[in-house]
Amino acid sequence: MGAMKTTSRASLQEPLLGLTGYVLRRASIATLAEFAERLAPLDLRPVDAALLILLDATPQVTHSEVAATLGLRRPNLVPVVVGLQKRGLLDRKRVDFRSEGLVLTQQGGALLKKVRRIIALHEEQLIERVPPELRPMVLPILMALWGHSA
Amino acid sequence: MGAMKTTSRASLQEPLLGLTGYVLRRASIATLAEFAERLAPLDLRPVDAALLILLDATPQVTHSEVAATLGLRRPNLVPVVVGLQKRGLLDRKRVDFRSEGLVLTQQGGALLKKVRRIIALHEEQLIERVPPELRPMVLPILMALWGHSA
DNA sequence: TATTGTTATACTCTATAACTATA
DNA sequence: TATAGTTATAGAGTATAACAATA
Repeated sequence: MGAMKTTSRASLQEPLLGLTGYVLRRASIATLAEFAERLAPLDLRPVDAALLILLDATPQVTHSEVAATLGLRRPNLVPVVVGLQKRGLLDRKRVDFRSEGLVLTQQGGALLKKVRRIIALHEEQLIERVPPELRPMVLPILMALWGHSA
Repeated sequence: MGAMKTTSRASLQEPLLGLTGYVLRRASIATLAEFAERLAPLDLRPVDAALLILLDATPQVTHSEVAATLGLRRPNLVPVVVGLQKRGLLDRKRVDFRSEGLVLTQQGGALLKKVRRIIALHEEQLIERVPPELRPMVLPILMALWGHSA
């Protein structure tokens, strides 16, 4: 114990801490890891949680719509949907002859409740790190950096 | 042309756009992709640029220090260093018998100048998306979300 | 011709275990 | 024993091309 830390040189990363892009990425990586850890007990990943929320908000949403909304490529969405379907959390309903809508099952709805509690906790933990007077600016700033119109 | 977009359902992702964690991640992904695109003409990735900047700010920095600073695992840093060394951008100088410091070569310093210009442009582009009155809060908010003390 | 869901596949990034050599 | 650098390798996540079915 009390091992000598040779990694003790101070202010090593100063030149990067002033860069918005760098700090944005580090913040994203750190908070996503925390979120994933909170979701792990439900055997869900962040992408699964996002899909469940999307399905609940927009029943009968199609693969293509989900992929476009979440910024995923269609091929990469397939195993996500298959995985959740195998667990009985979502179901497919044919919309027309070439596309099918995804809907939450009752079981999926039940799990979603737990997911929402975890998300609420996570969001609370995030915002609490920010000084109170800056909190109203968090989402507007992130949306702006994203370049998202709405 | 004018193909019917079936992905036209409005406000599909509303439930996610209110989540700090989600928007943080989307913003990070989007801006990192832009940065990578700007760096590509120099045949560098974001991690290469970060390493060059770190080496310039802290000559003789060791592998372990770099890895800890940039949030990388030591094994994953090896090919990064090897790649830049093969291109003559950095060199190794033995510090003691078991660790070696990394230093920029003259060629590395020359390339770093171009990197700095790209970073400046990128940072400018990022901050310009944010309404002027919110700009001073960007870095403090991101640092807070990261949970970074300084 | 264009779109939806899909398969196969490859590439990048990240993670772990374990080795060596030094102390 | 503990640390620095390394090797090998495995696992995510993400990317493209191309197919069948349908319009």
